[in-house]
Amino acid sequence: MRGQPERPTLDQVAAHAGVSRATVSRVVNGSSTVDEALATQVRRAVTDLGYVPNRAARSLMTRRSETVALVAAESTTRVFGDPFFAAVTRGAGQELARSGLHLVLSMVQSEEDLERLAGFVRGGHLDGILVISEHDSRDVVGVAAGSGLPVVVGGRPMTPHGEVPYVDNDNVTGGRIAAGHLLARGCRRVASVAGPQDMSAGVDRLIGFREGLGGAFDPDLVEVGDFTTTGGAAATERLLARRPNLDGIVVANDLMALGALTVLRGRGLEVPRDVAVVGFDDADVAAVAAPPLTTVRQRTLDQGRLMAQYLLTRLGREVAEPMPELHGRHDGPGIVLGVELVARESA
Amino acid sequence: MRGQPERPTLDQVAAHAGVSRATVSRVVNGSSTVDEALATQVRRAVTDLGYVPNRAARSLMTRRSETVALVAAESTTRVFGDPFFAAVTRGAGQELARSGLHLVLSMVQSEEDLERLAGFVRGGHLDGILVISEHDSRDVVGVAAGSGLPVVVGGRPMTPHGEVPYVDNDNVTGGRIAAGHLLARGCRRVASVAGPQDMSAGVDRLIGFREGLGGAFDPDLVEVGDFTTTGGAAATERLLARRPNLDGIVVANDLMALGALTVLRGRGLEVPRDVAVVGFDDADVAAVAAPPLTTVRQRTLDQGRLMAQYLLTRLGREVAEPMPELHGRHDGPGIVLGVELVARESA
DNA sequence: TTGTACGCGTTATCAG
DNA sequence: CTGATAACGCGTACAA
Repeated sequence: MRGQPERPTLDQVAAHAGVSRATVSRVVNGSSTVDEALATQVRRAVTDLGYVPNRAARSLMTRRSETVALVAAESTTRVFGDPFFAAVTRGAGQELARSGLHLVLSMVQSEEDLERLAGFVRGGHLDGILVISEHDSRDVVGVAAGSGLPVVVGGRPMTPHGEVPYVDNDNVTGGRIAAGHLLARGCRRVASVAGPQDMSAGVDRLIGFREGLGGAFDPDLVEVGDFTTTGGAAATERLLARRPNLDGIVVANDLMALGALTVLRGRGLEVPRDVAVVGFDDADVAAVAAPPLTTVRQRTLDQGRLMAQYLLTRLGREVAEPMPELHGRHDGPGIVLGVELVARESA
Repeated sequence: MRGQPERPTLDQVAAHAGVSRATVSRVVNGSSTVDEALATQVRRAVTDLGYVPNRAARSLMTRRSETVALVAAESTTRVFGDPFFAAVTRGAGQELARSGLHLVLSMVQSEEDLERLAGFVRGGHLDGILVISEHDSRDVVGVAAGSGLPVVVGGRPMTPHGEVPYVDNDNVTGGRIAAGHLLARGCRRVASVAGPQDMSAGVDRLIGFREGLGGAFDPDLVEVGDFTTTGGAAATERLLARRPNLDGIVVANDLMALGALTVLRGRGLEVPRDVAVVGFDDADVAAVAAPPLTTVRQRTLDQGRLMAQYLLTRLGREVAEPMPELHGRHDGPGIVLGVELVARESA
């Protein structure tokens, strides 16, 4: 019903400045081959009339859309429960806005959504794609990579499509220092609540747990949860049924750790005196848990920023304030961000 | 650098089908005045060649962008700490995607961001604007409303600009039933931790507390927090310093209620035996708090959906599955969603 | 009902 | 370094 507000066209600016359209275009697009006197004259006309280029017309010519999609391949519940999504969105949006690119959100939760995405991509109004691949989203990455557009994935893809670049947190190291922290604290019988094994974050953190525990690692003391609080509670119940005297638990994310705390409290076990617990993520809830949760902090905001910067370079665009990790040496297509332990009271 | 993938143009489809461009256009856009034989012929050519309309060219003609912005006028911390933002985004995105509209995210946290938004709006590549106005964001709503584009605000705006339509939760009723719940439970000395008074949610919930407590309301037992956990803890400290024997607290959101629980526990007060606590939001953390938090649930996902539907109607577009609230009777420009008490252990 | 011809606002190409 | 002029892909009066 409503259309765009009226605004001056290139021709009107040209008329106002007494030059040709081409010259105005050159000035607007920062072409260096223009006389300084004319340039200022044009610039004045531009601010005078409040000229803003028509993106549709420009896009029609350049065949670029100045638009990037952020695709979240995840169920509503998980996307919502996890601050990960919001942080990455914010970081990427911030970085893209700085370069004048639009960010459109697309959540894929069903086969129908995937069809819609494919059509959208084929519609050709995307310059690049960011994928948050929290679990095995082969289809999404496949569709994205198959489009021929530059793609950057958040989190190591489970199934590599060619050499799709990605930005991940160092989940293995994180798992290792979490487990190591419990050992250093004197825990002897340490159990693990792992994340879903169809997600690289779940797989990699478990690898870290195993490495960190070394000889103390007991394959029988591993239970898999689904990254939700209730899932973490259930996994903890199963562990306690099998080893009532365990004295430490490494948990693959904070929400599941919260569930573990609830179960332990319910059994009259005191944390950390009887059982020490370490989470992962440093989600907001970690600090306000009872007791406050020792956890592994990851740089999710930076992850979003870096994904965007990575994509920008692949689009051949200049990055305003490149993060050091962007040009640092990294093997293959992946950039991995460091993590750190945040010691609180639970371990 | 990379452009759009190659795909057929209208002319190529026309040639393939042996008709004119105009006919193809009519079929694609669902014009009824076309012979059925030709129509199927065209449709076949379309699927044959995998034709997808060029959005830029179409936008250039129609002067519509098929794009809606969701503007969040909030600080990073608050946006992230609150599941509100994610839920509204998800709901709105879902509804807009169904109508083939794009959703672009824009977060305004500084004057500079506001300038960017203004330029973006003037750029003319938006058909409508959704604003999440968590606190007094007069500027954002002003910019949006001043653009001449249809605007729908999430949450009652603090300063009405003309008759800007909005979708809100029934914060007053929510506050009332929260307070009433404590009274019914037998609490006599009930304190309130209110939200920021530059946000309509903060103001309205306090009004509800006052109404719900009736004669038991004591203006001296009100402290204002900033919707964060630490803010809630500080407010609770102040209240306890003034009335050590209070036996109930209504808190304007769950994060602050978590802070209250921590303080109470630290003082050796048991919840709900010594002091009962009611929160607001039914955030994820409410269920896993110690003890699980009795709270007021609001329909944030529906709020996002309804905002989008409301905007769609104002854009003159058909809404696929309109929510009953969309066409229900409502005074003025606002639609208010109902809330409900979720009784858990804290009260 | 169908086809023709033009214009939307911009960038790219080529003379001058 | 500047200025005409031709596309880009689509919608739409207007004519047939």
